[in-house]
Amino acid sequence: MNQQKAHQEFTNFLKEGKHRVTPERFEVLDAALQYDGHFGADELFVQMQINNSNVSRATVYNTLELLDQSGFIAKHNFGDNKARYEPTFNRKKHDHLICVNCGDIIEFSSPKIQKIVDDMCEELGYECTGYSFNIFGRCKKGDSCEHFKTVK
Amino acid sequence: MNQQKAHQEFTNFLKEGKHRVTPERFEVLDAALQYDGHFGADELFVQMQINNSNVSRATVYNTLELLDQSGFIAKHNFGDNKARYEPTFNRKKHDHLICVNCGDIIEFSSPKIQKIVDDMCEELGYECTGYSFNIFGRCKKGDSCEHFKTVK
DNA sequence: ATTATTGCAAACGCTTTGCACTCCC
DNA sequence: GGGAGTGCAAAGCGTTTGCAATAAT
Repeated sequence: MNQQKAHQEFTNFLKEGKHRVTPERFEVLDAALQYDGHFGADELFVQMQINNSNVSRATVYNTLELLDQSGFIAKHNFGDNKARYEPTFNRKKHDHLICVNCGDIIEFSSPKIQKIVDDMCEELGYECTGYSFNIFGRCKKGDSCEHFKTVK
Repeated sequence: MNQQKAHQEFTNFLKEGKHRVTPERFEVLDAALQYDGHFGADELFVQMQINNSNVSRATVYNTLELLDQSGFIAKHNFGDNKARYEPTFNRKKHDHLICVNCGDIIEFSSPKIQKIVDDMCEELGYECTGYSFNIFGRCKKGDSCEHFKTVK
């Protein structure tokens, strides 16, 4: 398992940024990396509590911010005014297509996008720090997909 | 002025969707179209109150939804968990580059993006309803841009 | 020792909801 | 007249904050 590797890299990140290395931060890191798909901050907090963790809500939120900055997870916004995260450690970068009917999320890779982003930043004189690209559409499930479900 | 044209088109939209044509909805439409840049729902509500409108908060929120659906305005999410709107009536489609330092928003056009969106929907078997594309970066204002301001 | 980090609970801001009243159709 | 739409206020929800206690450096 590469949990050890993740811990090592996160430790490096924390030290470089003059942040303290605390057990709570590793608890959040481990819990976050266990997700296959997307999760919300509060969802993660609740899940950790179920698993008998004592890490507080505030610490979960704070640490997610650090994990986003360090590249272990990515923070998304699928248009529902709620931050969603997903592990990116050792995973391929991708963007999302969200079904406006059923909330299903499809991942796709878009090599062309990164170039557009870089070109645009270059042209406008910005130092790029990231981008967000979401497509919204209706899938073809028909009747089985009529009602909007909460986005996972 | 094309306010009349906007009223006419909005009326058509409402009737086609079996929605009722109410004076409140036109008040919101007019107020929204007066913005040059982006605005928040509550911001619009407050502005309307200052202008002695009696339209309620609930109606403002509801109508913004209709205006988004009908294409008079576009709903954005710049990563701060807050919906932002901007008029699109008779304006050119564009995407946004947001400065993570000062919150400034630059608009840019990306003809290539729409093609990528269409191709991807085609490939994945989705009926496209829209997309969201935001680039985040740091502008080069130096010291005058050190502190993050609230996104306008 | 110093001070960043934590836990707790309360506050916050944007958005949605419930209900009685209104007025478009 | 029926029911979509409205106004009002309160509740909802994810997130942030203040502060005293704790623990990493």
